[in-house]
Amino acid sequence: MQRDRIKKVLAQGRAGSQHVVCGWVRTKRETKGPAFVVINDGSCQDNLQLVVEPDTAAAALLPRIGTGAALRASGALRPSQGKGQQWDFVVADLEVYGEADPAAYPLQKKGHTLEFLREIGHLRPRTNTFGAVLRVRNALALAVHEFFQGRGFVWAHTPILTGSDAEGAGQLFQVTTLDLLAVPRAADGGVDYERDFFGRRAYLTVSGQLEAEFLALALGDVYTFGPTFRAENSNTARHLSEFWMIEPEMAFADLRDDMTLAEDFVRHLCRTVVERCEPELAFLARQYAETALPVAEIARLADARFAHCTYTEAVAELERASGGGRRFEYPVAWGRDLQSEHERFLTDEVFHGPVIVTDYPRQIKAFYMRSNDDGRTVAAMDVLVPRIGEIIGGSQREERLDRLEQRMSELGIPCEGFQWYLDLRRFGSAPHCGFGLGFERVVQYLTGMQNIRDVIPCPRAPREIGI
RNA sequence: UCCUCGGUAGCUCAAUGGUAGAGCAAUCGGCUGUUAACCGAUGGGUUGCAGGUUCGAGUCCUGCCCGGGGAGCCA
Repeated sequence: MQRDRIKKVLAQGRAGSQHVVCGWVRTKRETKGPAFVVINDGSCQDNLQLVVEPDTAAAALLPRIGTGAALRASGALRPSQGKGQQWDFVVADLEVYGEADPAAYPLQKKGHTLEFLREIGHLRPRTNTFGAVLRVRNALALAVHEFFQGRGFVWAHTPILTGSDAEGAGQLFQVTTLDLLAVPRAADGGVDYERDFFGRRAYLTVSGQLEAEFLALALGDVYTFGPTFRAENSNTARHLSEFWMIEPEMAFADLRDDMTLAEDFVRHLCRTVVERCEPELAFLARQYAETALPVAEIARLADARFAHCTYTEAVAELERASGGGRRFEYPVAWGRDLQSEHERFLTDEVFHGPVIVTDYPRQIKAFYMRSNDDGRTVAAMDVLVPRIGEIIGGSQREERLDRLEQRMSELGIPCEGFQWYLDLRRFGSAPHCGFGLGFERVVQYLTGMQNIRDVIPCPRAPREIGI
């Protein structure tokens, strides 16, 4: 079946050019003269207005065509006599593939709430909003690969099933093929995992970072881009149980290099989306004016330097504000982690945009982060953006074997299972660093979607696993 | 998991403890190169579920389920 996508028809068509188009009906308006059937095929934000002249074979099909029906139309482009669109598509031949009973089809011409659309996840991609979000998501996914491939990074496929259970990145989903109604018992009364599929406990990955480290310490620069799973009972507008994460890891690089990479990366994503998704961004900025960034603002971010400050400076700034009468629900003190309200204060009121906070106290950060010479802080960095908060978390990794072992023992992390990780420090250790970026949070930030469930086709969250 | 607000027609929402309503959608008719079209008519409800108080509960009380917002955990 040959068809032209509407995106191409609208971009390249000329008056009189012949096309076959397919799509789903958004609205139908019948008049005494022609009928107007507006269709969208998902290829772009714009719809195509079909004009069906009266007393034609196509007109006889109009009673079967309601909002949501799938059609194929052949015909020709003509400058529109009406307002609201540049082109009309004059139908010569029409075929109805699938009707949509108007009394039962849930999507109406009028807008729906995002909460209602979440209940019909299989139909919401047919709306303007989700079409826009999913096309932006796609453009961003391609931009991720273009950015890293253009810099010589190797895309590393780290595992989804893992035997590692102590990365400290969050609660794990356990994977098993054991019969839960007849669990085999070991001598000590516990579960006999010898008889489970892998002969030991297994989980879904919470991060590909540790694997990315051994790959970076062989290939130089690598990145992961794939699904990640966290079993935390988080019920917020910015957490998912299954989300996509991007984790670059660079050998022979320090925290400065890491920050530069993170900044260049976010800028690249902004630039790409402005270049390739202008209609989508413009639609979202119009439809969600209170929350979405104007296109011009995203374009500005693509060229802007991010603000930088150390954790210690950030705390000083917050304490100064606190002393000046600014109220915070949570107290500010060196050694405590920054709360959401503190991050928001920094991005919205101090720096008025994205900011990279570095050198956090060691006690609030993970064991693998490299100790700074001051003995109190580690070479960590978080990229904070307005409204979303943390979008990237990264660090230089501890490459010194004695320091890493000491830190693990301080935190009571057993060495079994981590010998391979320590091996990387025994054999040809080198400075290296990386970060993790939550893909959905970037999509959220750039589309203006308030709830992370609205930037992924099938959101997974506690008590939420539908289609 | 905690705090908070909510759940009434297909959707968005009204309704002092006293006969459950509107707009949109749907159906039918009218009008029209229309465009969130417009005008008229019609149909549509176990008020989230289960108890309780009361002469009487959408409304008050208890428990549960579901959703929004905020928080913690994080990306």
